[in-house]
Parts: sequence; C-alpha cells; structure tokens
Amino acid sequence: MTQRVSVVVPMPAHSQIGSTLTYRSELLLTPGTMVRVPLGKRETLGIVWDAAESGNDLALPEHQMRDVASVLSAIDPLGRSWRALVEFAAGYYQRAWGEVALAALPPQLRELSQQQLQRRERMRPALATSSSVPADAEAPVALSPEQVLALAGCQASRGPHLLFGATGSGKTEVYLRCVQALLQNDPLAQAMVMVPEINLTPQLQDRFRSRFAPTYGDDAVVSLHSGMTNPQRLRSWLAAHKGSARVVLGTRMAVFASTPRLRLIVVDEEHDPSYKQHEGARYSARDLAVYRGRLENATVVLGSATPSLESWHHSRPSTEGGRYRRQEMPSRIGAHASLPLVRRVDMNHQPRHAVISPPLLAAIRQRIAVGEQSLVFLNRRGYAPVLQCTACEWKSGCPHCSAFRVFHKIDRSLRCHHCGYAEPVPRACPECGNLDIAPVGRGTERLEEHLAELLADTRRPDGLPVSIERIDADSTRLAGSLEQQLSKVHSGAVDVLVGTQMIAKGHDFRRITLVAAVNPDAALFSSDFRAPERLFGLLMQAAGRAGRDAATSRKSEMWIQTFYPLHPLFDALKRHDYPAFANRQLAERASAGLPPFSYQALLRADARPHEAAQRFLTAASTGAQTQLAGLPGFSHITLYPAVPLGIQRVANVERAQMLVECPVRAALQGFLAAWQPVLHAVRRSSDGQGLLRWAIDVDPLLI
DNA sequence: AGCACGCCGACT
DNA sequence: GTCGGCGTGCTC
Repeated sequence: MTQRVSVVVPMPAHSQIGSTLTYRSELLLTPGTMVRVPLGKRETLGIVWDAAESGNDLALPEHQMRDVASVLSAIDPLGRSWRALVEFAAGYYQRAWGEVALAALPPQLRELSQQQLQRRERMRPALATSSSVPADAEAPVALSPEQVLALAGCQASRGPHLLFGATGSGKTEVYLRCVQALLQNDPLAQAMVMVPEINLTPQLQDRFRSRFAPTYGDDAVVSLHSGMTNPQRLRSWLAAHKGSARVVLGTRMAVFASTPRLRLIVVDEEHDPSYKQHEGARYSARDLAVYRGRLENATVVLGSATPSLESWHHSRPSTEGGRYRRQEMPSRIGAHASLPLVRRVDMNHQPRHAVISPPLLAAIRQRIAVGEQSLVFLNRRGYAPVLQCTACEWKSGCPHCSAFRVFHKIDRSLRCHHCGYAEPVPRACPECGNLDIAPVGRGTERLEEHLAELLADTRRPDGLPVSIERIDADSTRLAGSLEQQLSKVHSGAVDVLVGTQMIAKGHDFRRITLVAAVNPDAALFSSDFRAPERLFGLLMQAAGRAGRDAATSRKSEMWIQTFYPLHPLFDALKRHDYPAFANRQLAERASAGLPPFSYQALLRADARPHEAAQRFLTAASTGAQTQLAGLPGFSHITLYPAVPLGIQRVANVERAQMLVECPVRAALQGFLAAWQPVLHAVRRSSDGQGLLRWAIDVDPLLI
C-alpha cells in the first residue's frame, strides 16, 4: 500500500516551508530514515520526519505528491532525540527544520549514492590520519584534592556543571577521568568533548587517543571539525552514528553529531565566542549542549577559567535560582605553581607616546639577560592600522568597505581586513601628490620593529643578539608555519615573542616568565558591552601562559600598560579574582537590563543602495508594531531603532541591524516566530527593494 | 539554496 | 538578430 511520509529537505529559513514536505512511498519508513526525494527539478537528500509533529501538510491533494526516489537503507535512522535537538535548534534560532537537519550531516552524505555508501559501510573504518601515539604515552597521574572533589561533583549529578578551574588547574585531566569512568561503567556509552577552535583539536585528540586507544582501540576516539576532508568527516560521523566511536571530539559542529548513546558532553573553554555559529543557523553550540544534555539525560560539563557571565550567573547557588552546579578548582598544579604577579604601569606617568614604557623595557631586558622569554601582546596585526597624508586629509580607506586599510610594511601593501582587498602602497598621496604619507598607530609588525630597535644593543647570556619572533594571522598564513614558530619558541631560540590574541590560546610556553599587554585600554570603554568580559578572559589566559614550569613560576609576571590603572577590571585581574570581576559586571548588566537579565535578538539586513537596509528594518519594526501588538507578551518586547553596523559597508554591501530585547525568553521566542511572516511580506513590498538578504540572530554576541 | 522563467544591453 | 545580466518565484 502506498504510504505518505513527511520529509525534511534542505531549504533555507522559512522559504514558505518551515517544517516538512509530504511524499508517497511504497514502503513504510521509520522517522529518521534518510531518503533521496525529488524537489523541483533536482533530487536531494531528505530525512523522514515524525508525521504527527509536522501537522498540516498531510492534507495536500494526492496528485500533487511525488514519490520518494530511494531510501538510504545502509544507514540506520537518525534517533528521536537527534530529531528533537534539530527541531529545538531550528525553532529557537528561527530557521527551517530541514535546513538545520541537513546542515548537521557530513557534506558527503548529500552527494554519495547509496551504492557508494554501502561500499563505504563495508570498509573497515580505516585508522584516522593522525600520528600514531605510543600506547603508554599517558601515565595516569595522581589527582590533586581539588580535582578529586571536582570530579566527584561532576559525577554526582547530571548538572549542567560549570567547572571553574584556573589556568593550569588540570581541567583536561578531570574531563579525561569523567570520560574514563563513563566508558568503564557502561560498555555502550558515548562521550562528546568540544573545544572552540580547530587548532586545539590535534593536541586534544592525541591526549584522548593515548589515554583510551590502548583499551578501546584506535577507532574509539574520533574527531569532527571543518578542517577535516569530507571523507574523514564522513568516516568519523558514521562511527559516531553507529556507536563504535566512544568519544567524539570536535568544534561546535560536533554538537549535532548523531550519537545513539550519549551520556556525557564536555564543553571546554565554554566562554569562547567561537562556539557561536556565524552563518546559516546562528546557534550557540554551548547552549545547545546544555539543551541536548537535558534531552538525552547526559551529564554536561562546561569548563573555563573565565566563564561567560551567562554561565557564571546560571551557576550561582541554587538557593538563589542557579541551575548549574559550580565545581571549583582555584589552584594551579605543581610544587611552585603560583599565579603570576600582575603589575600595572600607569601610562600617565610615562614619557608621552611611549609604546613600551621604560620600566617594562627594563624588565624585558632583565629577562633576556638571564635567558628567559617574554611575550608582548597587542591585539592589532599589520604595521599600522591606517596611513595618512601629512599634507591633506587622505587616509588609506578601503574603496569597498567603510573601514581603513591596514599598512603591512612587510610587502608594502595596504590590506583591508574585512574584504581582503589589497594594493601596493601608493608612492605619493593619491589626492594631492604629496610624497610624505605617514603610518598612524601601530600593529604587531611595527611593534616588532620597535622592539628590535629598543633591544638592538641587548645581548643574550650567550652573547648573541636578541631574537624577536612575531606570531599573528599574517605570520601563520602558510600551513605548518604556526607549528614551526611555536617549536622555535619552545626550543629557546626566541627571546621576545610578539603577537595577537591567537598566542594566548591553548599553548603552553614553559620558559616565558613575562607577559605584557601593551595597550589593552580600548576594551574598557567599548560600545560592545561584552568587551570587558573578553578582555578579562584574554588577560587571564595570557597571564596563564607565563611560568607554567614549576621552576620559573615563582617569579613570572604579567604587565599591564594602562592609562586607567585603578580600573576595577585591572584591580580584579591583579588579585586573579574572576568572581569579583564577574559579580561586578553582573551587577552592571542587571541595572542596565542586559543579558543574562534580558534576552536579545538582532535583525540583520544586507543591501546595496545605502538606505535600503535601513528602510527594510524600519518597515519591519512598524510592521511588528501594527500587526503583532496583540501578541501575548508583546508589551515586554523592546524594538530599538535600526542602526548601521560597526563597519557599515563591507565589500560594497551596506549593512544595518536592529536590536530586539525582552526580559522574558518565551515572549521573545513567540514574537520572533510571529514576526517571520511579517518580514517576508516587507521583503516583497516596496520597502524590500534593494535588499540582498536578511537574517535573525538570536542571542547575538556582537551588537 | 538551486533552478527556472523573464525581460533589457553589447556582441559573433 | 542572439547571449547573458540578475530580479522574482517555486519547490510536496
């Protein structure tokens, strides 16, 4: 008998089809089954969905339905909780089910025929590419008392737990023990471990492989991230889906992995903004991990030395309404592993225009003299952020973006960091012909040059001149160059390391005993209310880089050059007191009605004529107020005026956005769902003329 | 998103 | 006279 099946297909946000399409099938198909279905003139991969939940579409007249083309019977149906996760994510982030579902699958599944898949299935899952790790590489070490307590805490309940552990307190070992206990106690259980960035996965994978491969085999630990080739991703995905992979490591995309028996989810460095997806469905993998844990009865552990203020707030005592359990590990491990001394240099009392203040320079020289390394930290790459004509008003603007192009002295180019447009530096001012064009401000390139001048006559203990190395997105553009530079640092060949925030993440520099932030003040007064949070996290993390070696940590220092030495942020940093900083920030957020005390969404618009974006947003706002005023909870909604984006024009596309705020999450959700058809109507009206695209960003990080 | 249809400018 | 620009609309 011919059956009707509901199927989700890959179509973008609410292009009329929010949920499912109905097809005919000769076979009764279980929800979760992958199928190939005709869609317009093409054929696409779809997933059979629960008919009951997809509602209205079964009323479609029979003759308008088309037949399922084929069934991918080689792959087990996707589980019920996986589908529930997809539905939740699609609903919460205002996208179509099919868009989220199909984007969560490895790209190759969408391309391969069934025969190809069957062949792949039969293949013994070949060893993943990573270097083979000696089986006995990881000797289990004794846990510190704090680790024992934290581990027990994480195992006592499903959480979610916030593992609040200082840099170097041994959070990874706690994750490993959680996973180890799980794998031992339940022969089918799976664990998921997420890290923010691709470059952090190899070392994590080595650590987990060496711990678990001897017992559970090499296939037991798989990775999922966008740096893998499509066949590698498919192989890992299938191993997780079949349950043969016991540990799934990866970046934010891993949160959507199909795992039939997930019992533990770890989100390392949970505060990291990389967990937020910036295209398509703009989900937060950390928030989805928490949801998924509840859905599948899995323990959730969020770990950080500087948690997001949202997670910190959620982990307040349960008597005050906190929903997360806080597990604390304040101490660094090791005999002398004390925290570095934080020194603030008051730049008001230093020579004007000094980049490296005399006391900092003296301290760096002192380190060089005894053969120790320093790390100088500046969050701006290139030589100078802008070139300026000394005679007229000309500045090195980008012709396609409303931003300045950065001067890169190394190849004498002007490069736009937003659209990538690059040109050789003009010989003379393009406006007035003046030959004198001067760099304004400084980036890492210029800082490196400046330090080389300042340290020209300084000698290392071996009598050789000082060696300075710069590590930033420019110096590491070539594959393998980061590793090469890092090993150069580790070998001791480098005395002073100059770099952007990328060196603050995840690397241990055991010989570095001095870390200096040259110019961190901008974040103190940024219009982005999360800037102080990020700065504090970055500086804590950078400080944690110093002196992880027991022999040197006693004298390691973190220097802060600032015009605001008394700022509470630096005061808390000096005391390594994240709770003090967080509680103060939270009090400010509460009084300003900012997250986590309210919920936000952004309506973003890209357009070509400059006013089109603004016009669309304004029409969207009036549309909401005239048509949705009767919606329950509408009185809680605040619609702010549309504003141009920070960098208004990128690659000739004009951008604007509008903030929606609401203290009640459910009311915001209801509003956004109801707004959707209004937005479509505005798009089709004259107010939508010139609009290229629009998107809703729920819980945005950049405002 | 794809992939059509559809109506206006510079080329073999 | 066509090739092709991307605006608009649909996909069970």
